[in-house]
Amino acid sequence: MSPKAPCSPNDLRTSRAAVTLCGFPPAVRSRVNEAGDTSEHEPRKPLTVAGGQASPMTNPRPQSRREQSGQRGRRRAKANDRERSRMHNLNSALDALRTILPALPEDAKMTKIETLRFAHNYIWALSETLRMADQHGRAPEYLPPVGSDLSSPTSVSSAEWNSASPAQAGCATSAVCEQTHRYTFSPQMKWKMLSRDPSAVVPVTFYFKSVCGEDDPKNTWRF
DNA sequence: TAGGCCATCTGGTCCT
DNA sequence: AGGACCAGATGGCCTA
Repeated sequence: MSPKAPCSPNDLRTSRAAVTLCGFPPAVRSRVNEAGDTSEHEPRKPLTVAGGQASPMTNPRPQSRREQSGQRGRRRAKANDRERSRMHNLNSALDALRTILPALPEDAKMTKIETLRFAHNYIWALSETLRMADQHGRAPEYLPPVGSDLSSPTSVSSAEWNSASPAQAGCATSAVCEQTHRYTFSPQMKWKMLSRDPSAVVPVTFYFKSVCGEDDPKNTWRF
């Protein structure tokens, strides 16, 4: 899915959200529900009345809207275009955010509020995981290899979701990370990530699974 | 059919 | 003055 309103350096007042997320890497994984879905933010046809395509008979509002004439009408139409563009930028930023959040392959696209809650809890869980790592006094070893990009998780097949536990992965406490950044992410974890309460996300269950060879110390770090 | 989610329009407010 | 931002209103689409 490509943003309909890409960030432009010339757009000095592009929506803050869009500007903030411009630096995000392109999506690494594909999501079933997003594949080929390019019409999602396709601008709708301009409406003759506010809020939809209902006939004037069903619209209780006066006919002032688009039918406003003269300079006032032109200003309003211009403002509507800007507002539409602003919302498209906001949606593009949300899309960018969705692409860096882990998701189950069969997942439906997260709604806006789910995306925000998920991101909030995801950041919290990552922070807690790092904090726990620090408590083990081995923080430097947990840093990702140079050039790696933890912000671009890839999706894994359904069969992999529950294929590993911290114990199975050989980590006594909480996490195993590796260079490809593929990790297990259970449906239960997803549910917790959507919780209003970030404490529902237990950082010790948020661990990374090595898939490119745990034997290679260059690619694997754990805590 | 009700409810959730969304896009759009709109007028008000604040900022540059 | 004009643009950005915001929240309310409205109707379309989809799903349980």
